[in-house]
This record gives sequence, C-alpha cells and structure tokens, in this order.
Amino acid sequence: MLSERQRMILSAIVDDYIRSAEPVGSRSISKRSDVSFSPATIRNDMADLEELGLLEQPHTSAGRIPSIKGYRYYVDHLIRLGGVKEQDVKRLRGLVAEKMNHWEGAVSHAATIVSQLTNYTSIVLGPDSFHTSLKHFQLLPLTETTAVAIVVANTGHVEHRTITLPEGVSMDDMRRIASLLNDKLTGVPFYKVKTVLYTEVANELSSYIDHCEHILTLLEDTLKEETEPKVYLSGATNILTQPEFKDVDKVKGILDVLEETPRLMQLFQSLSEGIQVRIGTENGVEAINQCSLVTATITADGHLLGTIGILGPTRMEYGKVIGLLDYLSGDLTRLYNRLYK
Amino acid sequence: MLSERQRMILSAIVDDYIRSAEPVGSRSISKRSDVSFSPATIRNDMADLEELGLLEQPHTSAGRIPSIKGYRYYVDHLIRLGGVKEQDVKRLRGLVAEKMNHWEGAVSHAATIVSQLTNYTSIVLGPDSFHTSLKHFQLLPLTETTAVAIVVANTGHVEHRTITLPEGVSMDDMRRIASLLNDKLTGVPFYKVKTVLYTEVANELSSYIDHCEHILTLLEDTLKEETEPKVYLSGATNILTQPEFKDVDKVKGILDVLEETPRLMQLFQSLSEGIQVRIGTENGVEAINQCSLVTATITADGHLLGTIGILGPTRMEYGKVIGLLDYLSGDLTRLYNRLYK
DNA sequence: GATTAGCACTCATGATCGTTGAGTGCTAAC
DNA sequence: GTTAGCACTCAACGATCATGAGTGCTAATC
Repeated sequence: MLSERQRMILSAIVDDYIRSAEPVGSRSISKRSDVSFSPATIRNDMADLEELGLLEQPHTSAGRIPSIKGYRYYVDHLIRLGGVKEQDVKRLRGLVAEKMNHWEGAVSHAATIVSQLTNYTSIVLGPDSFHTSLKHFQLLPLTETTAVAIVVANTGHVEHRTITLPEGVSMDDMRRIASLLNDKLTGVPFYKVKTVLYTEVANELSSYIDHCEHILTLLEDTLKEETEPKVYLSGATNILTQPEFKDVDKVKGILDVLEETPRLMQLFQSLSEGIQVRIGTENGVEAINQCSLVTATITADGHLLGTIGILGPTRMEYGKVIGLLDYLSGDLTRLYNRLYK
Repeated sequence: MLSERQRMILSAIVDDYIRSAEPVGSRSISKRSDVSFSPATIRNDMADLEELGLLEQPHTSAGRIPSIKGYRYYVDHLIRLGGVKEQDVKRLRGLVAEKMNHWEGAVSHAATIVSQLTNYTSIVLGPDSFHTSLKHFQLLPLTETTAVAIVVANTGHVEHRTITLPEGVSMDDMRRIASLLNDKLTGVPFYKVKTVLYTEVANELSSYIDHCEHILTLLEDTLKEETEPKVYLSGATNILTQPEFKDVDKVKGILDVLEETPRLMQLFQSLSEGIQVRIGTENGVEAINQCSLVTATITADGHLLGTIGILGPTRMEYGKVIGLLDYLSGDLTRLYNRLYK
C-alpha cells in the first residue's frame, strides 16, 4: 500500500526520468511547483519505494530510476493518458480518407506514421490465419512448364508463388485442379486448409491423376505462406536516438530481432485483446530486456484483423503511446468496416 | 607510375588494414616473410605513396591507411580475386537446386546467403520496368464495391492492390475492362504501359463507359507499383560489427538510407553492366561516404534481370566479395534460364 | 645512387590522482 | 511526522605523466 505522497513521488520520478534519461534526485522533485515537501521527506519515501522494489539506484550517490516493477505500477495505476495532438490527428486522418481503398496499404502506412509521431519503432501485423479464409485460387501459365499460383484471401491479401509443373501433369490438368480447389476451398479459413486439402481434395484428385502426393505437397507449400501474417516495420533505427542505446552492441541485439521475422513474431505470442503493455523482461525475449512493447489489437466483430505494436526503451512515453494506439486502432477498425462491409 | 616495390607496399597496406582496421606501420610490413626491405626503405616509399594521395596518416606518429584513391588503385590494379570456398559453394548450390522454382524466392534467398557469407549487407534489386512486361491482369471481386486487382509480370512477379469501384461502374463493367486490358496490354513492357493505357485503351473505353478518367487513373496507380523494382535487403545490422562503426551516430545515417527504399535505389542509379565497385565518396551519397558498394548485374540475353549489391565499409574484402558476386551472378543467370526458357 | 642503421621527435593511449558536486542516509531538532 | 544539518559516497572530469608505436631525417654502408 503506497501513501498518496509515495504515489506522487513515484509518478514524478517516472515522468522526469522518461523526459531526461537521468537518475532523479530528491531535490529536483521537491523543487516542482506542485510539491511542498523538503528533499529529506522525499528521500525517506524514496528509500521506502526502493525497498518495495519500485525504484533502483545506479550507485549510492546517484538519484533513483524506476525499476521494471516501478514502471508497471506507473502504467497500471498512475498513468495519465495523453490525448492525440491536433496535428497528429490530421496526419492520421489520411488513413481513413476517401482515397485510401487498400487495407494493406493503410496498415503499412499506419506503421510509418506512428513511428514518426512517436520516434519509436512500430511493428504492425496483418491478420492471422485464424481469421482469414481463402477467397480465390488461381493458376496463370508463364511458360510451358511453369505457372504462377495466386492465392487471394478474404482480406484482399494476395500471395503468389511460381511453381514448376511435375512431369506428366499438363497445364490442362492443373487448370482442372485449380477449379477443384476453388470449389472445395473457397471460404475455408486458412488454418483448416491443410486438412481439407488432404481429405476432400485428395479424394477427388486421386480419381483422375496419378502423382497426387507430389501435387498436394506443392499446393500445401503454396498455401502455407498465407498462413503467416504479414509484418510491417517502420522506424527501426529510431532506437539509435535514445541516449541509453549509445552502445552499438546493445543495439545490435535489438535490431537483429527486428530483422528476423520469426523472432519478431515471438514478441506477439499470446497477446490478449485491447491495449497491452509489456515492460522490459516481461517481453520474455533476452535481446529486448531493455525495451517495452505496447500493443493494440484491431478487431471488427470479434475478428482479429491485425496488431499494432510500438517498441521503445523501457523509458517510454507510455501515456502518449497508449493514447495514440487507442485512437489509431479505432480509426483502422472504422476503415476496415468501410472497405469490407 | 609506381615502382614494383611501391605497388607491393600499397597492396600490403591495404590487405593488412582490411584485416586489422588499424593503421599499418613500416615495421610490420618489413616483417612479412615475402619482404626483404628495411623499415626505413619502406618508409620512404610510404611517404611517396602519401604524396601521390594513395595513403593517409591519421596523425603524425601513426601508421598509414589507404585513401579512397588508394583503394581504387588496389581494386583496379593490385587485387587478387578470392575463389569461392568449398563450403560456400555448397550453400549457394541450394539456389539453383531442383526444388527452387521460384525466381523471387531464389533472389531474396541469395541476398540472405550472401550477407551471411560476407558479413556485409546485401541489397538485391529485382528486374526493372524496362525489362519486364505485363503478362496478365485480373480483377477478383471481394465485396460488392471492392475488388483485388492482380498484375502478373512475365518474370512471375505479382503485384496486387485492393480497389474500390467508382460510383456507377458495375462489377460487370470492370470485368469487361479487365478483358480489354488483357487484350491491349499483354506483352507490353511496363515502362510503356502508361502510354498505351492513355491512347489505345482510353479510346475504346470511352466508347462504352462515362467515368473514363477516374478509372484510368485507378488503373495507372495499380500498374505503377510494378514499375518500381523490388528490393531485398539482408544483413543490415552487419555493419554494426565493424570496429570503425562503433559510433551510433555514424551508423544511424547508414541504416536510415537502408530503411528508405527510394534513397536506397539512388545508390543503384546509372550502373553499368557486370561487376562494379564504388568506393566511399564515389557512391555520391553523403551518408555512406565511409562505405563501399560492390554491384553485379544479372543478365540473360541482354535483359537486365536484377542487381546484387554488397555494402560494407571501405575497408572491405574486395577480392572475396567480387569473387563471390561473380560466381553468384552466373548461378542466378543459369537459374533464370532454367525457369523461363 | 639506392638502402639501411641510428636517433630525435611526435602524439595517441592509458594509468594515476586529486577535485568537484550531485545526491544520499542518518541524527537531532522542530 | 517533517525538516535542517552534516558527514559520507562515488561517478565524472580534468590534469599530469609514462609508454610505445611510428615517423622523418641524416649519415653511414653496400
């Protein structure tokens, strides 16, 4: 149980440290206009807060900085959400503007804008395979033995792949296969596609084609890429402007995670709906122990359409970021409804 | 005119500096087993080489490092091309392997492998609009008022975009437009598409549809994306392992260029065929004054199919990199021929 | 005339050491 | 419970100095 004054002090220390990136001393807090206690009083409370694990001291004669637990308390109990600035609203308006008729474009554009407005890194995930289904499958011949397979999802996302026809399978065969796939698979969610492929489709296919397995593997491969959500990244280098990341080696680890999509996806595992904040080690990824990730899900009638994440130092402007994400996720939901309803 | 000994000394300094990243002194050269001159002699030559602008001295009592002009001379006259190592060949083999039947996949995979083998950053450009043509155009309805436009290039590259139908234009109209486009545009190189669109297509279109201009702009927009070559980047963070880039601010500038595709493309302007080396300021881009870029074009019967670039510090292992690119561009050309001939 | 040994000189690097000042914890007074 | 006072701590900074790698020059040697 924290006293009112302790809460105020913790809040002040977090705010100050977020601004300055330097340990905060008792004197500088007592000087604030809204504070009427002497440094000594504040020191006592600071010692208590440190005992509770909410503050840390880099060394004996330095001020205090928030611990991860301290940030957590701040985010859960003390934070004041930042409104979105007038000028920022204007830029975001563009996303739902009349001319924007391209979901993927809007989403990736959102990533860019958010990273610019916050000066952090933004990571945006497209819809996952649980909530997208196959809309259309098509084969376009390129040469006599190659063709482009095109997979369209109900979100308008398109994935493609060049395939080489197996020996003994003609382009005509493939055309028939394509139309069979459209019959059987249209409307099927992607996570079920594999099952349907190996039951219903396999059955019919085996009746008039021999090299069944080979073709099925080929098709499965082609459809698999759709299963993984698309990732849009923006402002990856913003982390370099933060004073606590002046050290190249620290930064390397973080940028490496950003560069490898699978490791990046790991960060987004087991997120619940709405806005979520993960501070430092809470992320469970060694390399970004010193970063926080704020995520917001975009949903329309129960469907997860995507996730927006903002990655910055633990010393992140949580209030501003959460406010922005809250606003943005609403905007994107509206856009989605306009496009696909 | 450099004497034989001066050439040998320059070569030794470049080699040593590439390895160690530290200024090279006269003594360390004279110690090499293949050198039989005293440090004093070497010092005299070093002074001459410095006068010629081929070497530089960080400060009076330090050894010499190559200047940009020095690297240039080295690359043009002294370099010994590195063969490709057995184990590296094995990894590259995978690219042309039977199972690899996907040009874009191979190209992006090549980028990854090269960046790993060299520890530099690799940048791979897909075919540009001068050498690709439209293979197929298709519209797939998503909802009543939206559709996915899919553009397939003769390389197998696919670009897509969700469009909202203009008022008063039915899905049937669009279907007719799509079939008209396929008639008129199939086989047309992308750089000519815009012209054809506004002459031949516009003519016929206006005869049975009113809102002609709006639709044309929409189509032009859709096709435009294909005009810009795709960029694959890999190993962007490798630059962080170089000792001369321990400074975060230096690195930020470089990574920023890599993050923004248009600025990245600027680097590839006006490249001639074959392998080309651009050292430091020769790149003409402020932020990467301290980097070198080695590029190789991939061509098949006169068509530019792509470009592979390797970006590293000016202190780059030119011999190894050039050898690797030479090998790789041959491999990719073979792959292309197998896939599309 | 080219090469080399010898030597004085330069200068970045790194260690040592005292100074400074921000900040703390404790005690005693308010 | 709050605060003034004070001794104490310690990172950061700057000054000073030793070290040594490397140079340029001169004079001797091949």
